[in-house]
Amino acid sequence: MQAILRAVIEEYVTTATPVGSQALVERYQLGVSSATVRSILAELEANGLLTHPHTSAGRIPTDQGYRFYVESIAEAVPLPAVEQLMIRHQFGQVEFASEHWFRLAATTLASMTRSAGLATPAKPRDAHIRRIDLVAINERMASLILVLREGAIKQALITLDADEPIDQPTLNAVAAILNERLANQTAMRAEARLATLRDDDRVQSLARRVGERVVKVVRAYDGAAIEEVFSDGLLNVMEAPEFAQSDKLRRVFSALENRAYLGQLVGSVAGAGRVQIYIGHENQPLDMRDVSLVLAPYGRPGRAIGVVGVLGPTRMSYSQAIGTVRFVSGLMNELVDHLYA
Amino acid sequence: MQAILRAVIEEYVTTATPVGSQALVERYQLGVSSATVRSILAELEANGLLTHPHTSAGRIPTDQGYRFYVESIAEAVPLPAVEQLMIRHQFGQVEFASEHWFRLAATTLASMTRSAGLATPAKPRDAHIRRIDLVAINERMASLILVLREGAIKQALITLDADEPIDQPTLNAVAAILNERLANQTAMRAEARLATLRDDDRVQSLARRVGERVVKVVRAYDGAAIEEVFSDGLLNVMEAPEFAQSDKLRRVFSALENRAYLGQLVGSVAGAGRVQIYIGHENQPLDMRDVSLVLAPYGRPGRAIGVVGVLGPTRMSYSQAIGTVRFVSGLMNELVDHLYA
DNA sequence: GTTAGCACTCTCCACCATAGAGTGCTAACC
DNA sequence: GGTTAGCACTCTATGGTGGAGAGTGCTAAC
Repeated sequence: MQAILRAVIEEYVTTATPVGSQALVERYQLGVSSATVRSILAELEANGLLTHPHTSAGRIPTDQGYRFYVESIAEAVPLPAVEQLMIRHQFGQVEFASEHWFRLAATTLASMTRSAGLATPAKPRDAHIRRIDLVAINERMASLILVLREGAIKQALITLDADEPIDQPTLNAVAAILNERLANQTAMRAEARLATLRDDDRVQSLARRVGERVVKVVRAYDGAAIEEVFSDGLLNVMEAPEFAQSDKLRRVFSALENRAYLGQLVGSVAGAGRVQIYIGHENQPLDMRDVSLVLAPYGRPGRAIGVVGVLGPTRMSYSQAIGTVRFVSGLMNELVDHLYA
Repeated sequence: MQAILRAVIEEYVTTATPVGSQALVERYQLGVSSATVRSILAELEANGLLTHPHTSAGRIPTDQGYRFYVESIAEAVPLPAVEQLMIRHQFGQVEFASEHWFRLAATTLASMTRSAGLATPAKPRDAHIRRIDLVAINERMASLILVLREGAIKQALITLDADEPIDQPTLNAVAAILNERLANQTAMRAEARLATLRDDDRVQSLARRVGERVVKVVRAYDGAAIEEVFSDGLLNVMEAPEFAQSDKLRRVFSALENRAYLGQLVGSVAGAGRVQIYIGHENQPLDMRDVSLVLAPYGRPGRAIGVVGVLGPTRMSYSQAIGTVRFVSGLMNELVDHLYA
């Protein structure tokens, strides 16, 4: 029974055509005849794990079938050692900056699984201010550059309606005050420290105003969901035969553009702590009904967390995908550890 | 003759079906009968401006036909005042940071022209170092943050194989030296100034090593082609009926992924100084043969230049596209001027 | 519980006929 | 000479038909 479901799924995953009882007995050592297989297939269909495109066609797995498969039957296939080595090598080659790692992760996942690879940068929970810089643009505007201890850099334009025009030396003084008081602080503590600034001194009053903006930027960053999802290899997915009709193809594409939903998924994966799988109709958005996602978090819970994973047709090799995603997330763990140690 | 070509193109652009002589006399005041139109159509076809999908079908423009049209017949249709106002309003709304402008430009172009909108950030010619920051990551690694006067921020990881472990105070001292010597310098001048650093002093020697890296990063940035092309609204293009077959659809998609070629085009547009149009087969890459681009530079020649434009099917409304692209590039000009004034 | 046999159903493909759109050509017209 | 009406011709698109083939579900026997 499970053996047959497994055989159907694995056959369908490779051939992409509905699989009949005959093909099963020919290609798998099931030890029974096609007639027996047929009755079992009928049973699996009654349980909602398989369907029929039409009467005289073979069976294809339903989303429920895949769900049962990944939970009870499939074992993660670990990535072959050779490829593990190759990937490690690639990560070693790349410019040693976390900015590049998550992109490389997506690219790697894409080429290893022949699906679309997804990855987000590692995002800290409560960011710490590292350094504040102010650069004059003109007499009333300045560029605020905010470096966070966790590696992210935020930039904002500030308009200062001061009575007198602002020059760079003033800005430097303001920045010095802010750096002294806010360095290594979270948004909350930074806010408290701003309260001690006096309003009757021009520079201090400017510093307070800029400081409030800084806190706002940090807060926005803390509060923001992981929004930046980098993807690569969408073309792999588009080549799958199930997307031969152009409307389905369009749907896949708009699925990947659906950053809102991806962001939401990424959020729950980050919370879950291990590989999560979302299959076809389990995704609410209609665009997503034809695709599955295999996602895993990486990083250090409570400090910085990101997500890597793949997006492919529901007919994907889940065992392989899980193994590969698991490996890449582990690798990213190591890298983050190395960086934050 | 030109009136007929114009009618064919404008009709085809709106209907997306081959246009016959009868349809032309019905819908356009040409003052002649369908028979006359037919003979003119035959002539236009002999000149290579029109084709036939098959004998009993109407005419469709060739890429040459479009080329002739945009050069000799079409006038740019300026964007209606209402929409100009709306767009200005949107640009006013957005967080006042150039980072967001070019994305908004792409989005705006996409929705206005119902094609894919493209935009690159404004890239300076010879970047000036504004500020250098060093943040310790661990005993051997530091994060280099480099703020350029032109607004860009570059980040790199540095590994310092110093004899003794590196701490943040040391890095601060190094950064102070570098800021003092390199601020407001271009890569070339910065390099010269580094030469005066002495090797026998530990901090100065570190500063020299970091400084060399800084110069390298700035050089890389100066030398890089405009590489970051942001695009939006690809879905608009994918909905065009000419991309109903999924292989064509895939090609459009991979066209937009073809960053190398886009970068190259962007480069020549930046040099050209005005709206440039690339129609279908005029693009070398096969992926690009079904699409046209209307691109325009923005910014200040010699200081900072970026590109905005649209990518759509060859069957696009060039007049409208040119008008819209021209308006948006003009708007971006104003914004850049305002910022760099 | 398993199996062989068989009728049945449905898709896929090739083939064909027809309607319709649009052309090119010719001969007449101003 | 340019323009026009008329007409035969060509090609596509559409829809219907009829096997061939795949695969099922059922039944009866083991």
